[in-house]
Amino acid sequence: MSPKPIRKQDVARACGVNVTTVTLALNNHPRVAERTRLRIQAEASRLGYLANHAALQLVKSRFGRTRQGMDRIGFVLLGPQEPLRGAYTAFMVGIEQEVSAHGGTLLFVRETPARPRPRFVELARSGAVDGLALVGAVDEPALLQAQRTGLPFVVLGDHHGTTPVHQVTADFPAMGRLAVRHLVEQGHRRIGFLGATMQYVYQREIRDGAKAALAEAGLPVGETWVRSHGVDDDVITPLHRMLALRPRPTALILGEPNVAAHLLDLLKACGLKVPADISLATCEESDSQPVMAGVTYVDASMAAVGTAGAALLREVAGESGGPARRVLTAPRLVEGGSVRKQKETAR
Amino acid sequence: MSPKPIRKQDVARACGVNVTTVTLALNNHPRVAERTRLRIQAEASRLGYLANHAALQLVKSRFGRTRQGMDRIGFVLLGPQEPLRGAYTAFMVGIEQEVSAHGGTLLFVRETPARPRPRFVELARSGAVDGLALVGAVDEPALLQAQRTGLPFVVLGDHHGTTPVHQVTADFPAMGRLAVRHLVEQGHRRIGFLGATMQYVYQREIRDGAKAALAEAGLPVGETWVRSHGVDDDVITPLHRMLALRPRPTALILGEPNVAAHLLDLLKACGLKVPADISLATCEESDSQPVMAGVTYVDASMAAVGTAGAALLREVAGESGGPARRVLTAPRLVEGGSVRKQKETAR
DNA sequence: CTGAAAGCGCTTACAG
DNA sequence: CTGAAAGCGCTTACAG
Repeated sequence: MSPKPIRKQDVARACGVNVTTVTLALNNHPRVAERTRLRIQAEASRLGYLANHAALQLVKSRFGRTRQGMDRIGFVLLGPQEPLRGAYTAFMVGIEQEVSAHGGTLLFVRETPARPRPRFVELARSGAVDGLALVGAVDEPALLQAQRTGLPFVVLGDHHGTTPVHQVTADFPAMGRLAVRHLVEQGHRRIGFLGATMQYVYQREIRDGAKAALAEAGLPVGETWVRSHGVDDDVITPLHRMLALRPRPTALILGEPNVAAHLLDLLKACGLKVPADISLATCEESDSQPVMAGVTYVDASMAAVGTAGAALLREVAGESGGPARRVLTAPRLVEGGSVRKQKETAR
Repeated sequence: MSPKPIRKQDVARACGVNVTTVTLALNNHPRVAERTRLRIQAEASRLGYLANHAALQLVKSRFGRTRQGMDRIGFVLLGPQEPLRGAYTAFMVGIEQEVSAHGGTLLFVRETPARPRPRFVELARSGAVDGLALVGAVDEPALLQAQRTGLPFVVLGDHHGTTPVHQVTADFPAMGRLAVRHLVEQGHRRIGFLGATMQYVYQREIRDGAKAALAEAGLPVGETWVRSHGVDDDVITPLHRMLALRPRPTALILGEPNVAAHLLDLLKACGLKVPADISLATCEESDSQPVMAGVTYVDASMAAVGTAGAALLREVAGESGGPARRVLTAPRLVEGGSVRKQKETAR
């Protein structure tokens, strides 16, 4: 059943050389003659040789860092206070892509509070990971524990700590700005912003980015034009208030991902067509939502955050004690061919 | 910065014994004297000793299976055709919980098609994992490749292969059945079922379970009472058709998770109160949706599927070549205190 | 240009 | 009841 794995020794024997030579040949070490190297590499590939990870790791503890720096990354999901937003899955998909492209692997750890010693600390101490990506309800104790592992680590998304740490997050203010600027460019002057509960940092950041851009364009940013709703409520009320304005807004920005379909229904129920009667720009996390026809959207890829996180981890692993870096991934504008040119109407 | 890890040698020195004795003491081997054992265990815990995983794994290849069987499980997400349903995250959370409770770790691998050799096969061959959990777009080639690794593996959720394999999935037909039977028990006789797109197996299974239970109760199961909608459509049309029936249905079953809030809005827009005017039972994946007041729901925990998957993996690891097992996790009924007793009305 | 040796941290035979 | 030895698969000094 279980096929016996090919060892370096097997490759060496097949080539009539020593294991040392095989090691060096596979690493393209210049000391091995070209012909020998090619022969060994061909044979290794033919036999399907794969390095035994445990052995690699073990020798690493003898000779310090070998060339493979960031081989195993621990993806640490801190919870469970935080709801399981789809963004976490997207972070993971993104980081895994980068890690596996470099021949590495992602370990997933979900941390529940009130453990004597967190799993990720154990993983770090047992030498199972080379770096950490912290996600979810990241607080100050978690940051300090991560720091104490001595391993390089980054935070993906928001955190609530005070220690300066390496962090990658989507540029949420830029999402609000981008939505506004695009609509303004299309000629819109009556632009309403609909946010959700404002309980999360990203919600406030999107809103504040939008407000800044509205102000910059000389448009109103008061409660009349920028609305949100309570945790137990729905977008219905703020929407109806917004639509009650006379003259009506020509464009709406939806500041919350995943609810555009719902909003479209509600607009339809009000007898409004998008984009004929009103333009709609929605802030989305691309990884969780397909494009909707008739809607322009501002897209933040959470997978991109993960990928950038892995890259940052690789960079900071080289340094020792540099300043904490904060990387923001830029949003992307995806025109749904929907936003009506308002040049004529505005004249 | 990086605290030097404690080795078994350190513990041995601190106790004035040999490493062999430490090993056996920590494994509660009877050959070590009780007093010695307790002293060693205390000291190991005090120093914060943690076994070096790489070394453990390396010796394992010498002596065959050591006592720790299912230490590292590879969570393989096959895609990307399949959308990233929240269920995958929940699977992972559930399996990680079981695995970490046994001192193990989960490796996450996302498999994109058209790779010369899948990552999970490489992981298996490099000895990085002891078992595999396959998730997502699991097809026949994937099953065959998994089989060829020689490692125990299970599929979480649906798959499209023909090879009989170990599988864990939520009992979706039971969800539909449970919803119907509960409503019937409450005295309802005019029960409508609203499904979504029916493009996924689980959607059809929930529907068919509901139909079977409706038929069993002597209620109609034709298109009038069991409705779904197209991929580009919405639940609005089927809902309105359902509500146009005279006399009106007294209860609705929503066969799709995560859209109950939307449905409630639509009912409100029709001037109907839940549960005063109409009862609502909705099929949910608990991990992605909070309870809504006024709604009874049938809850399938995807995390429970993950947990059951890990447990099954542990079981089948012992056997060799037994019959393929299919484990279904049962749904749970969560009464929202909402479903109106219809006994009087039905009389 | 190539090979034999040492040793990473551990566990299980094998001697006392 | 305990310790010294062998060796898992590998890499990097160290000799040829």
